[in-house]
Amino acid sequence: MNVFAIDTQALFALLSGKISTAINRKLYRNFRKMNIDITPEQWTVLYYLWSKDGVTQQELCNTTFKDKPSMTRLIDNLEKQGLVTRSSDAKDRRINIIRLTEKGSGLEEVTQALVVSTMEEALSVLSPQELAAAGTMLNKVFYNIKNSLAD
Amino acid sequence: MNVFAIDTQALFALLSGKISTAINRKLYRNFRKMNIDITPEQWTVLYYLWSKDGVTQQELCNTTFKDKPSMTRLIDNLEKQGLVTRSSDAKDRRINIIRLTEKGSGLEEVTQALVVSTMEEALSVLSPQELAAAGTMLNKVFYNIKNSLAD
DNA sequence: TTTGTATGGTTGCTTCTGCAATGATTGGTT
DNA sequence: AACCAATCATTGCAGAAGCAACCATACAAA
Repeated sequence: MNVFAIDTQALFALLSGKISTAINRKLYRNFRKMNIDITPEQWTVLYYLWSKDGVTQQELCNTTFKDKPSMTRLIDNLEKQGLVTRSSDAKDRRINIIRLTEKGSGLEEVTQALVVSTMEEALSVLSPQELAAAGTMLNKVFYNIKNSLAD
Repeated sequence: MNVFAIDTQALFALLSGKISTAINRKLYRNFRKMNIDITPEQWTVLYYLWSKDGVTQQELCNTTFKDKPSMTRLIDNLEKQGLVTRSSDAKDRRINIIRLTEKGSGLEEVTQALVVSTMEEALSVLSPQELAAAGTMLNKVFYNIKNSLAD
């Protein structure tokens, strides 16, 4: 235990699961309430595609910080639901190009509004200053762990 | 988008998954490196039992913020590995009492050291002041979402 | 005593995740 | 041309989580 009296184990419990579980659960329910049949994980994939369509699975892995098998299956499901298409690149047939369908594009506005309002509700207990500080700190921590995982 | 220029969607991506995934993954690998065959989720259950042995599954659900089916299965696995025992209460046979085995108790010191060092590495990019602030903020956010889920 | 209700747990079904191992294709090297 | 290594993706296996539905037990009310 260190002198700063930060209980790192309690902080672990928090960082490692509880908050993300809670936010995901809340968002999932909000999606259902609006009859939107996607998961928060699927949303993170769509979110990237809305800003840049027609990318490889590998690129989606990198931006969403998921491994390749996870991405394969996420896209399986997105494809089943008719939200994206998977087609192999003509030049390099190892590569799959993922593209939004109309249905997939159509979800952008509704879901982004829901995500924003869900997050705003969750973060409403923080002041704008705290929010900014939290964002900065979380980013620092994330990049730190990310690099230490790469070893 | 609000005037404070906080990208709540990006913050969502971070809070909702990336950090917890990264920390869990790191800890999981650190456990393996030391030939400790438990998952971070199992650790959170054991962590509570080390402070208070012989509790109900429901109590474990509440403290770890998992639902009942999840706890049932976590304990199934802990039992399989001989780390806890499950026995029904004599007075109220609906209730299962979960108790640590010797093997389960024996993991306390090694694993806590690993969790602390893993977290310290992850959080090393924050100053003690930031760390304290982060802990406070995350707690606020967690209790806020938790309550809004109860509706 | 019977009925109804609340509580503690489990099971079924689906999605997501991780690691390890494997397939497919490409491109460089000899 | 043949081989090797690197890259992109998939499959297998197992742990974890959510929701919904269900079983078992306890307890209170009628």
